Amino acid sequence: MWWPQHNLCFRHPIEEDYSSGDLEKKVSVAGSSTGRGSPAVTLVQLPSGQTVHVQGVIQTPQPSVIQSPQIQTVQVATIAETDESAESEGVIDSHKRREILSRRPSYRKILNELSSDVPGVPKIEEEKSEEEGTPPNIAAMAVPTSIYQTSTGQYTATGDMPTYQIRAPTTALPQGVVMAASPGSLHSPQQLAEEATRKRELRLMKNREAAKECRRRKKEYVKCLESRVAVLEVQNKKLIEELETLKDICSPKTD
DNA sequence: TGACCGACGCGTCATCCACG
DNA sequence: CGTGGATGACGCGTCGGTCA
Repeated sequence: MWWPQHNLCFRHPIEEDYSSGDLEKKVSVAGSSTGRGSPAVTLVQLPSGQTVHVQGVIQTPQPSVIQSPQIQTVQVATIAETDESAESEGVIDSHKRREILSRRPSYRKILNELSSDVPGVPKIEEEKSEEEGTPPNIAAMAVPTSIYQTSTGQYTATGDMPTYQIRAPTTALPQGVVMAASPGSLHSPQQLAEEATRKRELRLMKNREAAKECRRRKKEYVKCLESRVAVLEVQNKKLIEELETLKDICSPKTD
């Protein structure tokens, strides 16, 4: 379970959608690390089947891979228990559930926090102009080249982590959405109603785009976590092997 | 072949939160 | 403090896989 907040502690039924077993099982590791001392190049296979060459080793001490640095885990778990008991009584309604489960920190925020802790985790960049190049601080992890095309812009991920570029909206509004008239020019209730409708349509349209973008970022975030898990698994395996080797060397010979 | 299921994407609403 | 962007929650439709 990847959820940044109540991972490992609690899974609410309504989160089933996002807890696809696929995500938890698809990451496989090729494990072709180079020898000791040399810069490790790790071949990691992502769920999509793509292989990722990961350079460098994440060395910063860190909590569990799937644990968020947020402290809310305990809080949410506690609340969740009351939630479950309430549910068993059949009292809880959707509104309550919303209140209880609402608001987790944004993926961008979480990822950026992770990246500040761990050099190997790239940041989800703020929206950039097309002219800007790839920032130097995201060169630690290689991700297959891909291009995301959204209605608001083209997202390119070339080599390293996805750095996405958003074109300035060339067409201000789609057909059917008319720019609002200035408030001073509104007179009749009908005009006011039309204005309200326009505003609503505009808001819905923007939210539609925002939701798409949010989902894209969410996927990116999950991919990033998967990559990180894969890297750490390789690392872990390597360390275990190293430990065994050292044990062999240090143990008194019996024969 | 139709029923069923899980995954996925989308649109919308509600809410949080940063910013001016 | 109002506003707008970000995002969780929810419901719905679609698609592909599986099974009787």
